[in-house]
Amino acid sequence: MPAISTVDGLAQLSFLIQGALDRRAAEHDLSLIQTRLLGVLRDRRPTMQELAKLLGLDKSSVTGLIDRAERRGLVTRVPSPTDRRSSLVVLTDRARELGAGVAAGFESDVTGMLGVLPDQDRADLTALVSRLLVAYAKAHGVDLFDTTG
Amino acid sequence: MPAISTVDGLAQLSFLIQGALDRRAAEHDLSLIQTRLLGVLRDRRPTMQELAKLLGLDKSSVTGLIDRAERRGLVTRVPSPTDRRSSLVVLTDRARELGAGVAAGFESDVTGMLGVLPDQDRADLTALVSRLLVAYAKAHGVDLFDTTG
DNA sequence: TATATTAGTTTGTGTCACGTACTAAATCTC
DNA sequence: GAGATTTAGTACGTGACACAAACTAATATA
Repeated sequence: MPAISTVDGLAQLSFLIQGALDRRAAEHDLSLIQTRLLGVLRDRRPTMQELAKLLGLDKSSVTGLIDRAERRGLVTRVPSPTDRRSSLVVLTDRARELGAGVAAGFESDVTGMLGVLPDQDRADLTALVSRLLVAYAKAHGVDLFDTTG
Repeated sequence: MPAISTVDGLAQLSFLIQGALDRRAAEHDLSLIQTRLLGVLRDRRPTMQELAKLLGLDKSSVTGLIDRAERRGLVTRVPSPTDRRSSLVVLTDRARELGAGVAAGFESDVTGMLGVLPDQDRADLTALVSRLLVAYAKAHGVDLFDTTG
């Protein structure tokens, strides 16, 4: 029974989760970042600038990301009503469906992954992760976002 | 106080963790995948083939990854003593130091992140994550790997 | 109004990942 | 043991992704 430190454990867990998400996204021909984009846009219509901040990317990276997403019919650029320099990025219905598909597959992965734990542990883990995220978001002024749509 | 599902929570947590790891890696001019490579190689000297499996990559992807890593003095290709077709990928001392540097920074990030939780919760979380990983590894025949070096 | 700032794109560079096609070495089959 | 097959790894071409720097247009500020 190997001892796993918190740090290593969380790192490994994050790779496991990202791997699952990536595989599910690939089933729908989506990359991880595009899937994350779908999640972020599910309940937002940010400007490019805001999107860059939400995703932690440079604004020039977002241009390319949205170019590709728009070309594939996942998002549209809507001119901002208040600032003629900027546009709002809006999810299409098609993308919303795609996102839901990825989320469903991913959910079953996570459920399977957690299936090895007894019920009580599972509930505890959910509560702890939730508490952690809320506290972290509060401390960093980051608002919580849905990553999977 | 938003309610976060287990699935969304774990996805968000994984993005948070990967983000932290990526930023720490970038401080040392390392990409996420290279950092992961460092972690995987810390206690292994696999063939290219084995490495591909460990990282979940195509073998042709591994060629490029190791090319770049070798060019930067992070790894060396040592001819296999038993099979003249294959080589073993071995970490250099320099890479080992780099990996330790990333791990230190990352550890402080995680510590800070967990700092918002009371002691008991933190201990519980560690135990749960550890149990989850061990169970998962056992179920999937995957041996646990250190991701941060 | 003149200047500075901001939003977004363009261009060029590098990493990363894949599939296909290839070479050389091992393994198998007869 | 010679010939066919499999295996290990690389080469090449393509595309997504990310960044920095330079640029344009619009807004803010002085």
